[in-house]
Amino acid sequence: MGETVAESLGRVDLLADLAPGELAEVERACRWRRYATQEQIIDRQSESRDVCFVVDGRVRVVNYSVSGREITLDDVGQGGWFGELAALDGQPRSASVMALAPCLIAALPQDRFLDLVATRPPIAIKVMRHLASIVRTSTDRIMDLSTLGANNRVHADLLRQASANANGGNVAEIRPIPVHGDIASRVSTTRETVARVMNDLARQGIVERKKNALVICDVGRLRLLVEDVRGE
Amino acid sequence: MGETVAESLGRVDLLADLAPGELAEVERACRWRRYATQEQIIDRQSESRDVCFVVDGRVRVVNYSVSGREITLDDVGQGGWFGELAALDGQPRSASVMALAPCLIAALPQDRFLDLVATRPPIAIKVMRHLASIVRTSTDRIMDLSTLGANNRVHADLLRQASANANGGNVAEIRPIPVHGDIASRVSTTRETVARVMNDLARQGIVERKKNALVICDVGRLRLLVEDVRGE
DNA sequence: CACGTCGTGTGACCGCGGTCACTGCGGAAA
DNA sequence: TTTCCGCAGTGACCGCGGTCACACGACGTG
Repeated sequence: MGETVAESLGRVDLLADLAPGELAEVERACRWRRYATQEQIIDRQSESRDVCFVVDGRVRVVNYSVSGREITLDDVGQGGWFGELAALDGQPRSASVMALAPCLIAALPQDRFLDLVATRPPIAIKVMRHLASIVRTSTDRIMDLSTLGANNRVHADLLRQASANANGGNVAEIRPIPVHGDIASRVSTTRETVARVMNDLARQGIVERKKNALVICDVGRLRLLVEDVRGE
Repeated sequence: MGETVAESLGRVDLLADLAPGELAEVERACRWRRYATQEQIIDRQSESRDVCFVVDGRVRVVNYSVSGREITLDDVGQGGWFGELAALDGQPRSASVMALAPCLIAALPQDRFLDLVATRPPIAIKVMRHLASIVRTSTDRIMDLSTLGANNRVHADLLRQASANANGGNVAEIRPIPVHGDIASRVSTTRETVARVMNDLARQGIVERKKNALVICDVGRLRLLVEDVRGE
């Protein structure tokens, strides 16, 4: 508890191949700040333009419908970054960002960031690849929302989680146990629907809820559920 | 009819600030090809990695659910480009692309493209900005799909079209008249729903169907329809 | 002209899933 | 222990909108 993490950008992938001296200079150019769990880091529509590095902790990129419904767009952990959109195009922020855990964030001013991408091709490439991966997951999600029903979207989300923790086998463990509301906000449905789907799956012996982990007993069957209905 | 367009990349925004000699070299590096209306230019999941420039014509980026349902992701016209994702990250193509009209397409091999973005910062910046704009529209669409009902999504789409042709006033014209099925595929609903919505709007005097243009008589009322329900 | 094609308009049906309103449980704080 | 409070589970209701099945008008072609 209370361990403070060093204010260093060494763990940030994007800056990995800067020379030590240059890295130090970037560190000095950043505004450093800690955030408590649940604290707002960026407000959608606000006018800041910095690029933020997650030196410690974990953050969530979200958006809210006016009715309060929360839509999770992405989670980013240690060594990741966010906020490039506004820095690149000068538009207001496209989404809000909040801390999922106590965080140490380094905010690099827009002009310094633009300088980096303009003078360091490897960094520019990394930014482009990162954006490309965001586009890919976004279009996947658009496809899911357009063609899958709510409960199949839950299946698909579980499958993604399972594949991420894939030990290769037909069994996977997801820990910590995801909170139903979180899944719901990722796949745009309700807490209740997620609960019903989870119980169906449990009854069919596809998942099992252990003390501190959710076990996918039969990844294959789960995959079938998703692929079968992905279009009929 | 039958007018052939010169095989020149002069109109492509991305390459605008290359020196004439360099541009000519890029032109030589491209595989040039014409496509007929409806012809497939890229197949989702295929293994090509070129970046394609739309020298003439217009193309549509689409995806199909296994049930045949067609989801429009984007349209790109003269001077635009597509296919950067696969070139950047080496993954299979994330979507299909088809010609909306007779097209002249220049396909630049992946390594030449990567060379360009690595050695020409202005080009790299343009690519990043382009990706950023795709991400922005994608997350907007995810929000629409998650929080709006089908008919409000149609309203939102009409509003976007109207704003694009905005003469500033409260009246806008969309021409040519959009085909209902096209709108449906952009906002992920059915032809029938679009037809019903359009008639509702016509009855309320918000839109009017002229001979060769769709007239939005009251952009303000339309905007209210969208914003009111954008969260209740 | 007749005919086919393509886009549009509309009614009827009905199932998915969002909403509401509870109950029940487990863990942390008091 | 008792008190909370956040999370999970479940039934009942019902409306949005997808699907199917038509009919109609416009336009181009043999």
